[in-house]
Amino acid sequence: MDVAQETAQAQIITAVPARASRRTAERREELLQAALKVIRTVGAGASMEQMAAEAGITKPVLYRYFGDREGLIGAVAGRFAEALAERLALAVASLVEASPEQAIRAGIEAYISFIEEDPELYGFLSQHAAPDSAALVSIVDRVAKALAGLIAGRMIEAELDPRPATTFAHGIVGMVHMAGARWARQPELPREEFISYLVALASYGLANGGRPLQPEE
Amino acid sequence: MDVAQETAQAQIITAVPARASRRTAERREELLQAALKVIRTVGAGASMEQMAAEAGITKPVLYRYFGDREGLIGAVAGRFAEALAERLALAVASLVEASPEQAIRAGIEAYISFIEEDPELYGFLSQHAAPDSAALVSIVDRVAKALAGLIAGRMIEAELDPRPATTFAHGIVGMVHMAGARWARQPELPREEFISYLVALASYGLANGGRPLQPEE
DNA sequence: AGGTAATATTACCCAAAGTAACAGAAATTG
DNA sequence: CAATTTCTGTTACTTTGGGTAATATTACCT
Repeated sequence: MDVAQETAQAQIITAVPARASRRTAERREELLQAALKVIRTVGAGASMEQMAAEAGITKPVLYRYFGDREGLIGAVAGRFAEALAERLALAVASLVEASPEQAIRAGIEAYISFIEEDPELYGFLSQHAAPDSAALVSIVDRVAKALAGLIAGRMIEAELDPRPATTFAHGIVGMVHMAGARWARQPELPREEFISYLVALASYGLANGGRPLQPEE
Repeated sequence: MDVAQETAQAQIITAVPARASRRTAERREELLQAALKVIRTVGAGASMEQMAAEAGITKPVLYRYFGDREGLIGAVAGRFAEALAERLALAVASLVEASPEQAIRAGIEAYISFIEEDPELYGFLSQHAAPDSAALVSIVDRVAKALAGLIAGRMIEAELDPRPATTFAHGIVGMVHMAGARWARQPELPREEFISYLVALASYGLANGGRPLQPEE
């Protein structure tokens, strides 16, 4: 297309000042990065004005790109959820041949590590994470969906009915999320110990205290 | 002043309906009830002004009694947590002799019923329920603490190490909370089915797809 | 009755979300 | 190249809601 060519040319010209004209998506990405930076710095209280300032612009621009605060948070959450889901899938998928417990451990380990790497961002998202808010819905749904797929796969493989997979997935995400939040708040247990308890609970449930049935005795 | 006189008279009249002078704790209770009423009516967006208006007073009074918004929310959350913990303890305690699975089912059933009875309030609390917010900390800690006690008791009885009890308790609360929120949002499953999946997960874990090891086969 | 402690009100501040109106650069077109 | 439209940005405002200072009123106590 002609238009495409001319556009490309124009972009080469103004490409030097780097901050001038670009495609919308790229600009949006820049603004998102700036917002992330602010959130990581000042924490969950980050205001629209601060995020705009970090990007070197003013509020109305931000609002043009993201609609409203919910939109921005949603974009941040989406980004976060994407990365987390990917990492989870990777961690678990690399263990297709492993036992369920090993896969569960890998997933929980990945989840906890991930939020440890970005505590401010995680705190920000949790804070704006009402059950009815777009932010948490998107992040949990995203992660849980990925997880549900993994679980359903294994269940089918084991010739079990996969219908509970979605409920299981949300339950497990909530379990790790809540216990993780409490552990981050009051780390009374060493990390390894905490994680093994979580793995035990997720793998074998409460009924026998987190152990497979018929223990060594 | 005419107005003053009329006002005074009106107050003498309205003194009878119990809304005049009382001890601080009782007054606080009244204000709390008014706040609850507003929350249940208008939902999670309830403002301090609305709650004050419902109680027939103005904002500063509310602030005197509760310090700030967090304080009010904390009081509401505390009230809620108290009732919920009590109900859980009751439901589970009545089944001391029952199997773990039956006790777990009773607890989950009680939890879900409880939040179903007061969805607006639950939504309000969840909304203001950042991991670092006083509200959720108080409510989760309260409920989880009660649960941890129950779990620890059973584990000791079964001669298992009770150290994981606290982690288990937070995990289970998070599991039921998150899965419940999703189910309330999108009730694709019949209630009974949803609950039995939760019970399965909480009781026997993911490793064998929510079933005790060595099933009927 | 007169003084003091509660109890409540009015009228304000402040921060932050969100928006209307306007300004300058850049691409588009005759 | 000049005129126009479009894109990107700004200033300055409105609104809402949490929080508070100064002040008035009521109740209590001796």
